[in-house]
Amino acid sequence: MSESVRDRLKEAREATYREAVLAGAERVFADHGFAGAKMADVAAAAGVSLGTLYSVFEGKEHVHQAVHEWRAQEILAYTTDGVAEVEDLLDAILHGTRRYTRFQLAHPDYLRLTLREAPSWTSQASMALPEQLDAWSQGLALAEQVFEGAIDAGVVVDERPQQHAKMMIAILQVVLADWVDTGMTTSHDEVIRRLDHAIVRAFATDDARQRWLARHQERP
Amino acid sequence: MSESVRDRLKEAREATYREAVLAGAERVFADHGFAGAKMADVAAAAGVSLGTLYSVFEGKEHVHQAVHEWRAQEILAYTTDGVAEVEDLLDAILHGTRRYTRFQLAHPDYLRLTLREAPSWTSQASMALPEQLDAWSQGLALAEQVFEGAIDAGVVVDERPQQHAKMMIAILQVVLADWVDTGMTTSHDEVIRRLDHAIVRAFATDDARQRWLARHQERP
Amino acid sequence: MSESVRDRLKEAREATYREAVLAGAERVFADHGFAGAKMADVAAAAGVSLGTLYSVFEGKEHVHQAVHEWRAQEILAYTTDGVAEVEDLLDAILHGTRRYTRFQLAHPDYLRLTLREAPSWTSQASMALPEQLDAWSQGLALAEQVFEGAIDAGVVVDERPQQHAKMMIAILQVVLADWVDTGMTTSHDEVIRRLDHAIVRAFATDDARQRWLARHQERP
Amino acid sequence: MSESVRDRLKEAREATYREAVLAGAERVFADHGFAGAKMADVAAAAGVSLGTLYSVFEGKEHVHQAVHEWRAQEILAYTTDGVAEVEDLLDAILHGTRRYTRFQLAHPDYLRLTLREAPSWTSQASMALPEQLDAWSQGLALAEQVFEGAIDAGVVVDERPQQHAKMMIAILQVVLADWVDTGMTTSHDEVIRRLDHAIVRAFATDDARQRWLARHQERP
DNA sequence: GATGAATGAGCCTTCATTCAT
DNA sequence: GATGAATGAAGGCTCATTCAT
Repeated sequence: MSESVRDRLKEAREATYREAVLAGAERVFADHGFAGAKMADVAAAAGVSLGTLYSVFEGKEHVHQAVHEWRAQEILAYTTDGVAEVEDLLDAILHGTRRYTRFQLAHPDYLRLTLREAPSWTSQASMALPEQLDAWSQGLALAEQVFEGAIDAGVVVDERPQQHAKMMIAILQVVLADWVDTGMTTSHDEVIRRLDHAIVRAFATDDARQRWLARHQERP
Repeated sequence: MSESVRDRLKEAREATYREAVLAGAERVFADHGFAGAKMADVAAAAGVSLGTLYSVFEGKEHVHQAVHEWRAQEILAYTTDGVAEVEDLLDAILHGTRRYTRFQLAHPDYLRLTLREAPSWTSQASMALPEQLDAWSQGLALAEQVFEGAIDAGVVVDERPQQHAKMMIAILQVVLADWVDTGMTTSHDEVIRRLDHAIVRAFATDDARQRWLARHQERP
Repeated sequence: MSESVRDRLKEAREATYREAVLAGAERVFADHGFAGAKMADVAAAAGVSLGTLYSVFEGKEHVHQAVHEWRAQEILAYTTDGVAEVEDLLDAILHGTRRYTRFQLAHPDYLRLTLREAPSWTSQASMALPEQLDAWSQGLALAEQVFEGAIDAGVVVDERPQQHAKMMIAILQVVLADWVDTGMTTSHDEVIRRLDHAIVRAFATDDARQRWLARHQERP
Repeated sequence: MSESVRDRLKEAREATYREAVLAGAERVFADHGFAGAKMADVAAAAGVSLGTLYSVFEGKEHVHQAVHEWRAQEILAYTTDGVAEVEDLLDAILHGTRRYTRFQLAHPDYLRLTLREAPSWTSQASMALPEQLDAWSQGLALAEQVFEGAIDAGVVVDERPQQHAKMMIAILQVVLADWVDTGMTTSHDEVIRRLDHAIVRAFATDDARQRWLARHQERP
């Protein structure tokens, strides 16, 4: 067997383990929080042994970090997908928040994890391993750029883009937390409707809001 | 020494220790989180020995609970103080959020603790010791009532009061987290200004916002 | 490796550890008493780590209880073995006390533990975990029954069987404690001889004693 | 005030404290055992402060030792009082065991302590502080002497006096433990009657027992 | 390479003892 | 001298991490 084939196999094996561990860890961290989660539980949830778990990740904190990296990459890609084709910048913001929300609604474990650890991830202080790629910060930066453009275009009220971005995160969390607290039974469309209104109220200028309401002709 | 004098002394001593421990614990919990905080560190931060710490509180969880009870009582009282005299219900909401924010700005350790543990306190599931007086729930309930009245009065948009209350918490957290993340250097008045606008945008009806802007004549 | 083989191995390992821990704990408890024994010492005496110790027993009290359950089962079985074949009821009592004594002489750690904790086991108040099988109580009850029959048969003096049983325990302890105090050097046969005489003197009616002495033709 | 008067006062004060502490400690040790007893409880039971307690005794073990010394002295004196006037040596033994028993019946805390710690005091191994005067050993030695004489006089069966002495202790414990276990309600006289019979059965030669029974004409 | 049994550092809590008042 | 508040060493137990099989 050639050297490169052996390497390819190893990579494939490691990738498979990584996926399994990340999914298991996501659920365990969501259930018990970081401190309450035991590595043995993570391994069991992933269906691998402790030895395998430690062969793929250096330690508990690395697993935790990796879960967030993984989902953050995914949700960033999902959220930004197709946003370039949206002309109106308010619609672009809504496009993103809708897709972000749909992703979360489809991944309840990650949603519970996000809600549980929200402050650790919205606040900058606790970015534990800054040398790693930080998809979350990328997403925030992107949102800031969009808000900047939207402010220039006059569709979003003039406030510091960074605060707008954080407020957007907060709104997303509130809407999603409410969905979790009320038993995860409310329909996805209704959640999206509430979200849209909250976003428009929070950021849109009067003009933009009027136009948006007219465009959507909801609650005449 | 008479019995009552001795008792008085004891009470005074215990109260002093309680205060010291609560303040120390607040900082340690803010720094390391509940799980990461060591009782020895709490004792050291409070300037007392472990034995003294345990003579005042039964255990780690009791200290944690007591910190929250203590500050929640204080902040609830501070937040609601004088709200009865405010006629306009939008102004009443702003009165409350302003006072809440000023309290947090004046107590950075509690602020960091609040931000770190926010989800545990905004979400319903984690109310650990329900038999104790729960000032936080009181505050939320109060906010819901105010929102209900404000919706009836037409100054706040028609949305479920519970979600409004959660949104309000989220906005407060965002504004305060931003202050912490930017080095705690922004002036309190500027923070309050941002807060006011965010609150008005998030909740006020068009009419109410116009009137509020006119009243304050900001950014003509 | 098949599931059942793995389970078998696990059981075997656990059983091995249980034995090692019980033997180690027996010695440590005999040396220092329950309160003075440290779990670290028990683990060391058993030749296992603390973690392994706790993987086999839930806690200190469980280890203690298990030591007593283990030996009490053994000694009860050993003591009562073959007693059914003895016709004369006085001989049956002697059969039991002899076998009990031989067991203790063969297990000096358990003997020292028994002597140290005697009152906890002879007195009724301290039966800590009544839901568990209590071999000691079984043994006492059995002894009472035998005494009852022996009284009816006229070979044991008429006194409350319960007190007879307790007296029997006391005599066993005295003889064994004397053996320990004199350096554990007296021959087992001599200890048995002393025991026989003490038992006969304490319980046998005159007639029964004469017959027993004649039967054994000791000290003409 | 003269030096000697001051000293006398000090001695008187210390003696008073000693008594109080010993009585309190006796009860606390009887209730919770040595390991379970807290020095704070001992001080409280004695009605003195911890400081005073430690001014009179060096530590927990010293208090424990002192309780036993104290009662052992008392019970030795009480037990041996008047024994010289008894002519018959079997009666002398009964005189001693009766007085010992009456003392114990009159001091239930000491009785419970004795029963709880019996093995520690009947066995030689655990004499913790051998440099102190050991009244218990004195009593045992005295009993051995009496048994020796009684064997020579032919009223007690020929067995090693040391074992006789230990058996006597065991019998006393059994009779007293039975009294405690049955609620401390049996009359003192009935306890003494049982004791007499047990002692006579355990030690007296046939002749001596016949004469004793005739002398007392019990159970015709 | 995979496993999970084994390890032991670390933390919460108690209570014997001390010492400032 | 008397007090009891204050101390901190010590021990039961957990769980992240390692390594023999």
